[in-house]
Amino acid sequence: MRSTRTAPRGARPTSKDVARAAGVSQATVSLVLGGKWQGRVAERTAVSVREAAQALGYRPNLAARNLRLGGTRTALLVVPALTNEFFGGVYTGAARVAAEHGFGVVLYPSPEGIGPARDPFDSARATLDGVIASSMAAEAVEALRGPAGGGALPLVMLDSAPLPDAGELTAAVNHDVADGMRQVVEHLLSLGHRRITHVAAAVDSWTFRVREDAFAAAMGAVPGTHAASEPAALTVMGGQAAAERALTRPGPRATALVCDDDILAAGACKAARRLGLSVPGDVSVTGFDDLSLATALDPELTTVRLPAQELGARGMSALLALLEARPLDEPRLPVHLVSRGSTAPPSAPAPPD
Amino acid sequence: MRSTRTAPRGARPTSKDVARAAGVSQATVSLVLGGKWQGRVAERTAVSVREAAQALGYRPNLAARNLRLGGTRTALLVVPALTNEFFGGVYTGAARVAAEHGFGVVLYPSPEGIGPARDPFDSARATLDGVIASSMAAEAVEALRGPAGGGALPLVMLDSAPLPDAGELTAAVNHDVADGMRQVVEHLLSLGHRRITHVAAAVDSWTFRVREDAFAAAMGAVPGTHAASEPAALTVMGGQAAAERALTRPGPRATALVCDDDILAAGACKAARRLGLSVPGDVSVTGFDDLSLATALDPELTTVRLPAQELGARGMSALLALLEARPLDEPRLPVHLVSRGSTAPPSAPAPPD
DNA sequence: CTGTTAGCGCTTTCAC
DNA sequence: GTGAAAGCGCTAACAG
Repeated sequence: MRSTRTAPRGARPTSKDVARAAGVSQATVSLVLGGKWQGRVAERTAVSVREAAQALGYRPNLAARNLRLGGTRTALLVVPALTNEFFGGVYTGAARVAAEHGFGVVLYPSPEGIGPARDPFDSARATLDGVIASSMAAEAVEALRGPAGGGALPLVMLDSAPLPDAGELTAAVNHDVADGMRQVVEHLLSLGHRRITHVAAAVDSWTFRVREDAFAAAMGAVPGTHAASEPAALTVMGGQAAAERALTRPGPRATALVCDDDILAAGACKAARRLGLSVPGDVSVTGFDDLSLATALDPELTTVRLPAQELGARGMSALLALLEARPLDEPRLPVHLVSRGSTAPPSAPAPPD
Repeated sequence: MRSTRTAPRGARPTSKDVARAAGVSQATVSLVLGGKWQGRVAERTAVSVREAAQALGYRPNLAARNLRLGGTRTALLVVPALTNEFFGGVYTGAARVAAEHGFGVVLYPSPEGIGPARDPFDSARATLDGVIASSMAAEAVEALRGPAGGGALPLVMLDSAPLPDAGELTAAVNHDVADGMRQVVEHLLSLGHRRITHVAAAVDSWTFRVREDAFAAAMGAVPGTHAASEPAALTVMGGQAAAERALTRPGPRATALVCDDDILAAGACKAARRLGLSVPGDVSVTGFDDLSLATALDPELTTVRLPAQELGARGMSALLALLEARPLDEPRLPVHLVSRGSTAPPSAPAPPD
């Protein structure tokens, strides 16, 4: 019973301690614990090594392993904010795929929102094998890769404009938000709406520019429709203020409000109700994202579901493909409309132009 | 111009490469870049080292640094889910304090919710200096520290029951949720409510047990009041179902619903409205947390604001204190009621007992 | 003031 | 089938 001698009591046991306890060499321990002992180490030896490791509560020192291996099997996921459950989904999806390949994911919520991000190497405190950036501005992400000269990291952009100087080490995966917007407009048109205002998030990012364009295109394609746009800060209050402006504007009132985000839609519903208008009786409202907020509201929101987990999963797959120099699969994810209580036919037929 | 020889083109430059480029030794590079060269290295030399590092795009290899230093200046923050913006606040607060002390924070969303967590060492892929666990069950967190024998990590529990076997390496920081619940009940009582139902989250965790007890105590202290309790799954639908049960129960109806969470309160509002009851005209509703959801609803929610960032910040401070063997400050954070539109005096005076 | 040296804990040839 | 030894990139003693 001299096993107390194996480690200087209180310190973390090392593989050397395990080796001593099991009466073998450090190399054998590494082989066994690394699972590469097929036909190199005797079964009996392997068992005793595992027992010793167990008894000592041995955990490999990852810093040492990473140093030796020259990689960390870790990806950094950069997101603009944690206040939105959408990014929780992205993380979950990415982490799942990563785990299947023995990778880990470290989350880095950029302190600057979607703007320029601080150096993640100072924050994540790990050496990284690659970066996944979700819903970030292209410029913001440039800094993340480090000076382009000295070993730039593989980068996957999610829900963003493709990088201007996309090299071989870059990939992009996006939701088909343009199609989502098209589905919203078609839904509203088929309900009979002709006068529709787009409550547009006043945020300069790819995803919102695409929504703007898709809205204009879908409305423009149908004669006899009236499209308008109202910018809104990306908050409940911002949506409320914008919807109020849209609904009190002189001239015939819009019968439907298409909002760039569920948050904005929540504000729009409040505005409508405060103006004595009922949703969806007097005005229909749609959102985007399908966060849990969409069903917390009353009436529940008709909205476009963006599969966040799927996006994260595909992002991680793309990063793995990049690392292994494999070809990438189709980077556009289909989305679909979820029809709920906040949309209905307009109360009166739209007046002829 | 033979500077191209400094690194084997394509590979990450090391401190050795920088040393060669600057014509000094590796040690000097380390000193200069580590900021510890005061009076040890000549100004001229320091400048040329920095220039060389810049030119090569040199980044220190963190794995090597960590290995050498035996620590990573990194804390792991374990949270039950990313779907709740509360934890975003906790992270932000913790990260801010960490940064002020040269620490980083890595987020680990436990895949099992508040239940037992998987080994974070396999996921975060970093060696860690300590763990902060927010709103996790005590048992769930035990596994995180690794086998208690082999070098247990310092641990700070946030928003949780104190650990049974709290050693010197453990601390706890909590919101004063009991006081928050007391404030809710007092608010309702002073409005004239006497028949109040607690819509209680059916989750076995410290924070909800405290709310239950505080509600019962606050109601029990005032004669002539009627307290009831209705368990609810922690979702909008769960809250809706529970509120519906509470409001359709035979006998005099409760005039106020005290919900354990804003999510539950959202469901309660839906239930009331579906029963033809107005909020707050016929029934008052309160929440807990003050998430952005609270102001997205209409009417806005009277709720208890829990300062999440402050909690995270204090948690990180506590961890730092633990690491430096310093004494800890008061671990209970004050909370306060935010009165909004979802509460009002009951429409008819409560019937005498 | 600057260089040499040792070693953090691990994996991986290469001998035996 | 197992052990000895080298070395990943960095920092901190200690010499010069």
